[in-house]
Amino acid sequence: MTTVGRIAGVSQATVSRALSDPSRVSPETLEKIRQAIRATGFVPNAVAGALASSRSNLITALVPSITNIVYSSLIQSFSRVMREWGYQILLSETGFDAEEEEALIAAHLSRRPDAMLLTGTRHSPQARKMLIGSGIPVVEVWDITDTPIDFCVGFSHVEAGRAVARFVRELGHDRAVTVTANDERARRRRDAFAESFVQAGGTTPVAVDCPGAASLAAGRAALVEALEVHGFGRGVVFCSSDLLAHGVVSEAQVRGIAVPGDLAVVGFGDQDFAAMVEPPLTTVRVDRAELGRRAATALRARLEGNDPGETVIDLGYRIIRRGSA
Amino acid sequence: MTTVGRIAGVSQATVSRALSDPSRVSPETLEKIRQAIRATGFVPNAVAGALASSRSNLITALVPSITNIVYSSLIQSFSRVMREWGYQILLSETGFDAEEEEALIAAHLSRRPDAMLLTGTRHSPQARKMLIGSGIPVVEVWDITDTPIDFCVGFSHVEAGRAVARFVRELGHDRAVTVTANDERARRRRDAFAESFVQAGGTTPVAVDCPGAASLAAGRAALVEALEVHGFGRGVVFCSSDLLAHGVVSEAQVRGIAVPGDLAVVGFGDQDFAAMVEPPLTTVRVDRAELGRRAATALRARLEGNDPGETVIDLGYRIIRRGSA
DNA sequence: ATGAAAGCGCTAACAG
DNA sequence: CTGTTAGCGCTTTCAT
Repeated sequence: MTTVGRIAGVSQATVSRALSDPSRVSPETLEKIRQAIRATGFVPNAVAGALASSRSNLITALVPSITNIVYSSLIQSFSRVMREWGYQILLSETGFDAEEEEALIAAHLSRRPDAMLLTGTRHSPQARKMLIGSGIPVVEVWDITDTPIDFCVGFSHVEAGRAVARFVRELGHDRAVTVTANDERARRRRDAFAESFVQAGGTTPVAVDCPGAASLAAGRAALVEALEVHGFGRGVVFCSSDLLAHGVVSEAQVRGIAVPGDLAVVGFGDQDFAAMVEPPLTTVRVDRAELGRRAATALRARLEGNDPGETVIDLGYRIIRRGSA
Repeated sequence: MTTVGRIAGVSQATVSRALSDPSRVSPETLEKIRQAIRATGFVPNAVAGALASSRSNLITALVPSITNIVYSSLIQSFSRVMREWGYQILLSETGFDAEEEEALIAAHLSRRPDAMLLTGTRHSPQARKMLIGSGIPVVEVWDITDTPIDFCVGFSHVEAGRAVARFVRELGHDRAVTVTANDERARRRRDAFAESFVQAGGTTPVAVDCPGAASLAAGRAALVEALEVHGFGRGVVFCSSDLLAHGVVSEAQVRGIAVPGDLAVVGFGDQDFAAMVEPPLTTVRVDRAELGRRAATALRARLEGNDPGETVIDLGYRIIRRGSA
């Protein structure tokens, strides 16, 4: 900036003004500065800017996995909005691990972000302490709680699990198996499903857990386990994701088991392919793009010091009935 | 740091040393400092650190889309390695748009990253200029070129397209349709495929282009177009992604068209589900995890000032024959 | 092994 | 509208 200023014949501070608020500089000066910038190929140093102003224009975000479309699409819509407002996003993966999350929160906080986005509402006490201590706005997404660190936007996994249980009971199923990936929120849905299913007169569901990430292969393996280990013949399969549900359907088809005739299948997430496979998947829809946008707009209000409004934004879910159940 | 130092009874500089290299501080002092840090909840300011040291421990990355598994899995393996070495990743999406990419490169450069990862090898002249001017290591992935900005790791899309053409000709197909998403690299594969297919004695392929992102729905629509608009009845369909191929297969099944009997289908990417759907997809496999790792290790060598080694790392591709062709 | 001091490249008063 | 000046919180010599 000093160099640019010298070439343009003004002080370094004037160059700073020209860049941050062109209207505070005379048109002629501005033009000279612009030329000097072009001539030198000057790229402003945001690091120095952040240190001096204690505003980084950086938002950091933590998700369990970036290859999981549920989280990546949420971050995509969130990022697009924040980027329009001049923020950049530093993104990391926790791998569904609370310890890793805590370490990452500390690492992210050291970059002095203007705000932070977290997936889920369950964090270590130490993590909460650091976050609160940092004083920055924090938005927790993809779940809700009465006690957010700052505010949250999501839906109730317990409610969703219960709703699916009532839905399949009304369809007449009294036997069920749950296929669940290694995700705390998925387990909460499963438990709520099981409890409500029994309360509504069903038998206790068989629980099949998938190690590792959800995948079509895991779904196929889960159905094999339900069939061969648990002797599950007919009823409903509630999967923690559409990917798993698709795997269950594929395995059933290969084995000549009719869906939904013999086996009804319910997924979760309403991913793109859910409506397009055969039979189309009955699933639970959460508007992830809207969720990302709401998180962004609410965060912006907080960043601009406006009235925070409600601190628990429940976007709900919707059961979409298609061919598989 | 000053506060921590005062509490520990040492100077601020000693606290800095304790944090960056504990061995340069006596064990007793170190312990006192550790206690002071715990007592105050001190979180180091990486912004100030970066300004003072001109090392940010930040790598920025640009991908066309974070919701596309091809790119997100690549970034995932890249990030994991870089994170182990103490780097964080600032990630943005270009949306397959060169102008957007240029703007993002400038924005990213202002954060003074230690290195940058770019998807593809085609960038605007201005982008190249900024990158070279910045003097930082730049790795271009998912494509190769003889003239990388710095170095690249990927494979030849032209070679891959040609290889598929030879492969399906050997299978005996002389009619083909290409289903291509809106991606410059996919178009390059398509063109190479078409040229080689004709050279090898096939008829000129019918080209169906999908607007927007690849999806199962787009694949289904593409087959409808091939069938109804172009009167394509039998032959091979070369899709620019497995998602599209899956859509083509689904639509064929709904219409009672036999795969691979009437229609052979070839995908691209070998995504998780490719081997798991019915029939399993014949596709082109590129080891994305390995690609991310190689990009990371090569970058690290450059960051540590070691011999850059080869500047064009070709990881190749492999045609995986399964049931669909 | 530790302290003192000089920046890193900006922003933000404060003057004029 | 523009220049001067004092930091922002660290790292990095240079001494001791």
